[in-house]
Amino acid sequence: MAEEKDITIYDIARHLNISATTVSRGLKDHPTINKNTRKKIVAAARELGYRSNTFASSLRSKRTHTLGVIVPRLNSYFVATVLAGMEDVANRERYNLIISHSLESSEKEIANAHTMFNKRVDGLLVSLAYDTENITHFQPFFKRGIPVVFFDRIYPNNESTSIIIDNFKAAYEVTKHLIEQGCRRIMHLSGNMLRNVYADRLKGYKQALHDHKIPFSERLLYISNLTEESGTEAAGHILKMKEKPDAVFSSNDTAAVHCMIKLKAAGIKIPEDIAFAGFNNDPISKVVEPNLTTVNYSGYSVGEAAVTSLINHLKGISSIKTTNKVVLRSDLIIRASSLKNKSL
Amino acid sequence: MAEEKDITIYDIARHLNISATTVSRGLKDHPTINKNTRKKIVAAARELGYRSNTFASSLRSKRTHTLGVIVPRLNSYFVATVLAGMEDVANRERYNLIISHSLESSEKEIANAHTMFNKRVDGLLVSLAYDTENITHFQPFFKRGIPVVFFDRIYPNNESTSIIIDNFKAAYEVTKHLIEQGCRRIMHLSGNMLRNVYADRLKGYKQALHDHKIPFSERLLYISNLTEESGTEAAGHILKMKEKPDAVFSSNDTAAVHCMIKLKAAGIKIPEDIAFAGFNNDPISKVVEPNLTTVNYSGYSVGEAAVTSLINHLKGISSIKTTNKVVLRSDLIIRASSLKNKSL
DNA sequence: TTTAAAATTGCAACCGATTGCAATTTTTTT
DNA sequence: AAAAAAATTGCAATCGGTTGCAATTTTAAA
Repeated sequence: MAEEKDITIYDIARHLNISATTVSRGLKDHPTINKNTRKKIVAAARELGYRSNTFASSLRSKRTHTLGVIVPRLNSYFVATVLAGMEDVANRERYNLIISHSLESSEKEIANAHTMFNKRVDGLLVSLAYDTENITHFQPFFKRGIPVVFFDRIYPNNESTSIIIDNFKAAYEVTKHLIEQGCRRIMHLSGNMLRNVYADRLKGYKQALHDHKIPFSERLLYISNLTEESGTEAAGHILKMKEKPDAVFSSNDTAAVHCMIKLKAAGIKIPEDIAFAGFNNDPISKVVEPNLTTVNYSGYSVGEAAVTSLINHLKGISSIKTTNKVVLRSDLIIRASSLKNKSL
Repeated sequence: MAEEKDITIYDIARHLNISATTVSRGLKDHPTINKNTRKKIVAAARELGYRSNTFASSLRSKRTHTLGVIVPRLNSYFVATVLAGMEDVANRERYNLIISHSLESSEKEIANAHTMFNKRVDGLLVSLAYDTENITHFQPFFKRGIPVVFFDRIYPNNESTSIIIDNFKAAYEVTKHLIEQGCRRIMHLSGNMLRNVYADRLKGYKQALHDHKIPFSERLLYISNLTEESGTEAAGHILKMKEKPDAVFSSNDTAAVHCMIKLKAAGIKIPEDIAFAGFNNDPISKVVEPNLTTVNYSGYSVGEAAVTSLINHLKGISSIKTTNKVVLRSDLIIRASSLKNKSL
């Protein structure tokens, strides 16, 4: 039988014949409260079925114990794993998450940022939308000293903390691998250069070509938004090329997979005619045939690192200045789609 | 240049030389406020950069304008689409969403319910975890009259509103389709019978068999949690059967796809040796070869319907008693994995 | 046993919006 | 022009914790 009326600290205070102040402090880990008193308070709270009123608390303390999260999209395996990692750490630290998605649109991202600001989150976690050009919409947070942590899709040269992987290195390795398989005309499917992930991967790709004395050609660079449709369109484009590539390195698995499907339907053999590599290790990379070579990195770790870093800022353990970039590891996963010499 | 200090209704009141009460009412759509005054108030609010303090508001009004969402998992395409639908409606109605996932564990679901209760959400949206046996953890909500809407994974015979599809009918049609393709030994991969979705689909499957005079066999029923691993294990199981099935109808696409992959690797031809059908129309169903026949239903609509229904309750437009079940449409999508006679 | 220092506890103001009820102003009716 | 009805506006209490500072109690030092 649950109580119909809400129990407040005043009820507990009356019950124990002490002041509400002491109850309030006893319920937290306030250092000046006698441990015996604290024990009684906690016991009484449980007994009476007390639940703290976060509004009263937030109103006075101006802290919400809530973190805002803005992701480009929810329906992506990578994002979902990131969120899982965030949730776990936040939960452990008794923070709550408010999640919103920009649907890859800068406009909606701006609206989300406003909402988060109005919700007075204690901190913000952001992975930028596809076409976001600047971060003036986070200015209100910066002004107020509300920490903002960027992850994966970060904003370059920003004061805020960033959680990323070494996209340059990962892309370099993918490209190097394809070259070692004997590929020379490696096409690269990339995204908007505004986004560090795509820009850095392109640089890694170019560097690998350069280091192996393969000239970079604009014709082998196909920029799109890397959706399913773009993958299919890229395939259409390839089919029309007179000098076809002998490999495709896509900056995500979705585009890679749908490009493969269309090419296969057109009779092209993978990897014999065209080798393939993607990025993200999405579940579909293990379903497509042949299985897709890709870069794996743990979304879960990204989420964990982002929230941990943010909460540390809030706790004052680390200042925004000290840690301002966390680089997580990534691994090249070689699968059949890029193995020209099957002997391996 | 953003203001450093927060503007309150008192600042607006002083600025316009009226009372805070009037400002408060003017900012809402309170009927007793002169429209001219209201206009001035809104203008001043904008000019001064006012943002409402939801804590003060919630503290007094005891309404949070926040809806809690508990889903089994975030990293599922279906769930992500549901959330997108929810977000859109909630946003339009100026409600906020707090999302959490149970990771298919009843224990975590209970913890989440507690959190939501303590966060004092105005309403709750729930899709049950894999092994939840009862809903006593939602009792506090029922007691307080906080509306709870179940979607997809609902709790049978419950007073709350439920948003579902006709799982029985959908499964019936899948099974009927397989039978029409000439299959007679149709294996069914199912999940925990506690969940309506699996129980109802099993019933539809059985009914279709019965209507076509095919006896149901326990041996052709494989119950698991329908993960990738379960799909693979199911394949292992099938490979060991002396009398193999000539079709597999899986209650989700994930298990179906991974079952197919393992069977294909073992040399079994799909659909010639074994036809396949799944459920959910997950993106992987269009990647696997052959493409998977499946049941499509709009997660987006489920999300929309759930939030709409919940908000209507909150607005008092509909009582919990009136609408208590919304059944959305679903469609059988026939693809190559189940087409024995390619002529179609 | 005093006195000083440290540990506990409580007072009272405060956070910012909401709301019942009374007061005032405006409009309508007589 | 006076009275009654309707429309607006404001007073003041309230929601439930939090916190600076003072007061009281306990413990340690002299």
